[in-house]
Amino acid sequence: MAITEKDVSFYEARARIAKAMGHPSRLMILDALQQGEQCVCELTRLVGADQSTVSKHLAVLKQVGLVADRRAGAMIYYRPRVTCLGGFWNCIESVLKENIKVQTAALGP
Amino acid sequence: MAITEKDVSFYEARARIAKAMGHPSRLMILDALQQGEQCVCELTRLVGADQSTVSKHLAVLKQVGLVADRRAGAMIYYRPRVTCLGGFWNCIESVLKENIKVQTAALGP
DNA sequence: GCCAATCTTGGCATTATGGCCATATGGCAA
DNA sequence: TTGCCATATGGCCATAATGCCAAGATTGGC
Repeated sequence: MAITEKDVSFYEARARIAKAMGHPSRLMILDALQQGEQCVCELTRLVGADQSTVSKHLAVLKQVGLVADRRAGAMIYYRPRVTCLGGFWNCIESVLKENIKVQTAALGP
Repeated sequence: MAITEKDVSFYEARARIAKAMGHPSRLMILDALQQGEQCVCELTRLVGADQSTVSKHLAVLKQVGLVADRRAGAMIYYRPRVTCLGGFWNCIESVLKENIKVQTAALGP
């Protein structure tokens, strides 16, 4: 098998993860969880959406394994399960900052 | 400003990038471009969808800055603009492999 | 100019996603 | 049990994403 010849299901699995990251509220949640686990109520305040909406966002993140949860009494605490995101976004944003410069220069005076 | 208190538009910008990555065909394209730039025709063969569909996928990737293009005669060659993806997916997949073990163990005999 | 090859864009139908409301579920305490 | 709090789920609707076909662009060769 050639190096790039991977099964479609391989990319589908990756796409599910990228898709789970593809919403501002979910990225905000992932970022907040870097500070440590938080209950749904806190995350709901943070995001500023309906509690049921946040719950569904959390279900999406949990389903792909980006977060895990733990029940403590009536509350459920979510925590990150992956530490790859910070470095990834740093890398992406440093490159895209360059792109903006390039594009701006390309417009010319 | 607290560490986690970032503007919504900050997360929207990230979400656009993650969304662009959130499709198997686009991930397949990004992976293939690691080998070097390729024309739309090659990528179309690779993905196995209509050529116009692949063109739209490429437009999505280009719009968020993940790829860049170059015209050479009638053909247009795309190349990656970011080198963050390989390491990211390695990290993600090594963690999720662990998760699967955990989940499997949790099901029990 | 004209044609063929390559790629992009518009249009349209189908499907998926996001959000709220209303309603369930689970846990704790009286 | 009853009541209450914290979360999850189902239903519904508006919106966005996907994919193909058909129709425009752009380039190179004749």
